[in-house]
Amino acid sequence: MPTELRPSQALRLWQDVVFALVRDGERDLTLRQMAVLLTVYLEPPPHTVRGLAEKLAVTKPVITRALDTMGRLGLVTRRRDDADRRNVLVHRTLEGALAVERLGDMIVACHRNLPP
Amino acid sequence: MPTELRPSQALRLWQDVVFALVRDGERDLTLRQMAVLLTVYLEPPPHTVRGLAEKLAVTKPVITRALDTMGRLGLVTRRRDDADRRNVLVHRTLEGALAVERLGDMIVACHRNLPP
DNA sequence: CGTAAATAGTTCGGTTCCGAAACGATCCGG
DNA sequence: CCGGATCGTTTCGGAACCGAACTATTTACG
Repeated sequence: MPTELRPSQALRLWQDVVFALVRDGERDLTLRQMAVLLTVYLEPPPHTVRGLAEKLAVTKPVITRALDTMGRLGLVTRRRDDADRRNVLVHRTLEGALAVERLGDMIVACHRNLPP
Repeated sequence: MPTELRPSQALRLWQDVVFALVRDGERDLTLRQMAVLLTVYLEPPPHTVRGLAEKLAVTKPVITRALDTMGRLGLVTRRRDDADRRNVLVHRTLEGALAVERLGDMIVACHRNLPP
């Protein structure tokens, strides 16, 4: 575990990251959409609409629409589960993995530039 | 400066914070609104609409609307600048300061719970 | 079988947000 | 004093998002 982070440093880090996301003005992902993206890429599969909705405590249409948007951006794909054809499994994409990786690097960079 | 943060830890931290904001988030602030809030509370005053718009690289109506929303939530107040009555100065509120403080504590808590 | 449960998606009305342009108020230089 | 510049807000049409309710498909099980 890294050394303790002071609240002022935490806020500065959060501000820097939010700032970079707003300024680079990339496709403006909602906090909810970002939560879905990170869950898909950081938690072990499989990921279903139902499971994501429960985990985030939001309704199913929220997940469906988030997946629509992210699918349009090429960040995830959907495929029906052959074992239980009611389910839809969310799969990662190369582009999505790269986007998440860039986000991680950006957070690290902001963290490294924190004042002492 | 804290010790180095690995990308996987950075992403986990970001996920945890976003997750907490989404779940507890009755007040669903946009990334842009959060950037405005943090700028007002972390950068030295005075804060004008024009200055915030330039800093965030967004249009002025975005700032006006963000201030509308945050004003409704009691997170900031607006007051005309007596020195130059074209300007509107954004002021902090007790409630806003508490909200930012809670956010900082929450980030620290997420950071503390990071796996090694 | 056949009915009930589960799952994802869609529809509906309403709210919020967006950028561009227009607007009103205010300052400033000549 | 006044015409131009500056500043914040409002307006406008369009887009995205929301929750609740509903639909369609598939599975579970009596």
